[in-house]
Amino acid sequence: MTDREHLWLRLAVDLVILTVRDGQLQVLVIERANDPYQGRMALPGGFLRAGEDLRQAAERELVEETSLDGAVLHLEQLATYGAPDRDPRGRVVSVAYLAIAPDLPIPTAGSDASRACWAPVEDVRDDLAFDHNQILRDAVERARTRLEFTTLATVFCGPTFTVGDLRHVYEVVWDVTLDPRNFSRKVVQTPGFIEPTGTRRIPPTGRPAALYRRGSAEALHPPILRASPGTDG
Amino acid sequence: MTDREHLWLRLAVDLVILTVRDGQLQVLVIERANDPYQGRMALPGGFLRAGEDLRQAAERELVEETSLDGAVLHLEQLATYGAPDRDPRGRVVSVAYLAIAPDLPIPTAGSDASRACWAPVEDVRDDLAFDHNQILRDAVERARTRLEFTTLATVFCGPTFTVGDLRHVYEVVWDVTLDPRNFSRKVVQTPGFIEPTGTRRIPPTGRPAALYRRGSAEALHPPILRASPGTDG
DNA sequence: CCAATAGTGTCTGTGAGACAGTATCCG
DNA sequence: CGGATACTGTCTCACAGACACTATTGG
Repeated sequence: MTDREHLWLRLAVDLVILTVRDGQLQVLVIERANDPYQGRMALPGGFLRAGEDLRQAAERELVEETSLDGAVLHLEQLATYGAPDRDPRGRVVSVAYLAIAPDLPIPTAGSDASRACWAPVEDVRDDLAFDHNQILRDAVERARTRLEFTTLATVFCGPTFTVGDLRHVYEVVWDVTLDPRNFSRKVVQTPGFIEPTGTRRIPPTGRPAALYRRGSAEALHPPILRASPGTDG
Repeated sequence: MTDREHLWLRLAVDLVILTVRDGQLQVLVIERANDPYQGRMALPGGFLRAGEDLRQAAERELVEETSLDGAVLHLEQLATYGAPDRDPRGRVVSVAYLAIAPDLPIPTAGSDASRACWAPVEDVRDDLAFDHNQILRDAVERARTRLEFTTLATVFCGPTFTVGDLRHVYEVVWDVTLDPRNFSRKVVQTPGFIEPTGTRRIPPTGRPAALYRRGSAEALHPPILRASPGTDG
């Protein structure tokens, strides 16, 4: 019964990589090639290795799956999931990380045999393996909250972007429509949120928009609060 | 080298139990009786057991250390700490939980040989074993944020409390002074925050104050935002 | 009466939301 | 010129903070 006091287990690190593509919030998923849940969609992840920090493991998985530099991207710990029966192979506790990426040209330059692809969150939110549906739900809610209180929305965009691009991120992630004029005033007035680059982008139609880059601020004071506290299933 | 792919480790669950006592934010700490960091202060915790969920383990530790029912108290997962060298005994990853308790008469009715006691956060914030200083910092910051956006402050109080008691919680946790009149209006007007019991409490001096119990709401709309974004080390 | 705490009413500045109006591109 | 998008100005309402004032106890 010393086993009760000293349970040995394996620790997995799973990734929820979110982006905004084609006007939708999308998540990077893989199709499982092996044993449990074979053929099912799942979040990318892997086991923690010796000598590795949790964040290091998350960054390593991120590179393996998307060829993205985890040290540059936004990457934050989400939560840890440890229900005894969450993995049929045995006791596996999973630390989930939330990553935010701009719209990448091709997601899967990975080396793994498993195919990786972007999928709209709405399309896969109930079809993932393990307890990944719950993890994805928690990740989306975290991202929505981060948009309220931090400058995270700029990470969804590329290195330079217009105020309209930034507004588009908010509208897609929150699933709302925002007044472009009020949003512009709000964002420009918030110190450290965005910095003008001096250049402009000429759209197919309409007046050219000023291009910005992300500012130095991390937190938003005051925050951009959502009107309704998100009551969508 | 299969060891690199399948690292086995032990998972600990550590608790940050906060309360407001004697006008200070205090945390429950134990004095370590055994091997690493013997005699040093540390957060209470223990290893995950077979068949146990993470939250179950946290509730079990909570009962062992404080004889409090973890199912009733506020208990939320804080974060997971997994630096390779965080525990001299070997690879141990720790899932930290944040618990909020009202001012208890005696903290240590626990069975463990280790002595448990309340200590002001300020007094122990740099003297804890392992990486518990960092965990404590994160926990306090989480609690401060929770007070802004949830009705968590009522959990610091007993089953019934006055508006002044509730204000006292905010003032101690945030380390600020609040206008009693504005605070009262704000709290009473927020639907679901507090419910009148119809009874009153007679203080040593002054007008009797109405007693309330916690309301049904969990989230605060709108939130009670701190003025300054906490720049204390 | 005074001291002390509880609670109400009022003013003011700030910011969000609504929306008219102006600016600048393409065709 | 019209169509479309970017951006500015103005109004209104709600709320946070400051603070005068009233209410209710004990001594």
